Amino acid sequence: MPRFFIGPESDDTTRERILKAAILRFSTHSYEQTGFRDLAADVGVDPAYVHRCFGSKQKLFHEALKASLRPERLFVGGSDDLPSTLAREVLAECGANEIRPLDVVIRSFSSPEASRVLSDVLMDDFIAPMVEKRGPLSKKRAALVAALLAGVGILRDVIGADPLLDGDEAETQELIAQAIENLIDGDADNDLKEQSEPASVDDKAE
Amino acid sequence: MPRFFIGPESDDTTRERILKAAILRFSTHSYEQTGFRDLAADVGVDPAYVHRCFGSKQKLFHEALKASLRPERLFVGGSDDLPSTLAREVLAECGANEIRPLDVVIRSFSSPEASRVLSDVLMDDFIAPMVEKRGPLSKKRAALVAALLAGVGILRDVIGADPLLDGDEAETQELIAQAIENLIDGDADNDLKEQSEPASVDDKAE
DNA sequence: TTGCGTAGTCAACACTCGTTGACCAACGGA
DNA sequence: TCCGTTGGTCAACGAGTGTTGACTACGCAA
Repeated sequence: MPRFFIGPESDDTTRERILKAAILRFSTHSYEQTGFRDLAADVGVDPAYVHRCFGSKQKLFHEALKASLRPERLFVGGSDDLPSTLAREVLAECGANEIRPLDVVIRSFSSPEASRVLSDVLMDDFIAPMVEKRGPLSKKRAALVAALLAGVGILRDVIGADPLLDGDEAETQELIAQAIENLIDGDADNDLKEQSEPASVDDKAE
Repeated sequence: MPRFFIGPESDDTTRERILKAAILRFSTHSYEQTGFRDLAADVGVDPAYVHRCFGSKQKLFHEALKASLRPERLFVGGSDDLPSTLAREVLAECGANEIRPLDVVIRSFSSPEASRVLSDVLMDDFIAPMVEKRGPLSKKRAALVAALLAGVGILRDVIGADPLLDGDEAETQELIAQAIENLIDGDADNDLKEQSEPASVDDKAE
């Protein structure tokens, strides 16, 4: 059961085939590492054509990034299992032609050209949907959840930090899920550790 | 009170002045963005010389990164205030010629050349010292704390995510501190939410 | 005075990259 | 038949990169 379809073996238009190839490359390599020439070789066209199709590298990245984040797959269903769903997704194995929701994001944080795109898309297509679907939740808390997920993804898949790669995966997943739950529902008032009220809805960041 | 001294106005050797300039540049720009020519202009020498001083760009980055992480400033003192210390550090403002412990780290996650260095240094000079100084703590939990800190730093300073930039900073800090505390002391066994025992020391990642 | 190591400069090599303008082939409508 | 549009190729430009080898200037020791 592929988590996210990306099949190059379809009869799409050439532009769509390039876009899918771009998503796959951007989920494995950084913005700067990914060149028009590599992309063109993947699809079997001229490098100049992939440029003409999308106008500029930045626009191509924008489209690929937007298509790679699929919030409707993450923020559905009951709201209580959101932490474990997110924790599962960020640790999930995935085969060829599959990508996870944050794979493209975590590869291209550097490069100001890419991060200008990332800033907008991450806010509109990840944090905002999470706030919308998950009921009372400030954008700040959602951003912190995104930060944790991105950080784990980076340390694990980009850097290759051993403690997150081997060992008890179920334990890792549970730790992450609990931290997310804490970020969502935890009390933010200093020195008050009891959680009597159901999370204060203080959206100062809107 | 400067958090981390980096003063170019000293009478150091030229090599040391280059290294300090590199630390400053790497804390603001990514590995790929930072060129020998920029660095040379900062110090006022020839680009070829900064190369000869360090052998290669990767080696220069290695030295700069290692000098920028200063674990002895973070993991000292009583162990109970570690979460709030870390949360404060990652959100701290800092003026010119000052850097925060993870500033260099969060700028250069991309670029395989840099991440190969990052992997080792982050493990040896951040996660390992944290485990050592903080008593019973698995490397996995320490890595998750590092992931959260890095993620917050990236979303806030690299991407420029608004919800983490404006709004109540004290609340943000408290949320992060609680999440860290949860990652350090939280119970990892599934479906057991009470925290009676003082954190199981299960170092399967060593 | 000679010689040598150190500090530093200069010009250039060998790439790689995004981007562009000219060109070509096929097709559908007038 | 002509013609404009679409899909696509080709060669090249211009800028940027890390890196290298040859060279110069200085200070110190024999």
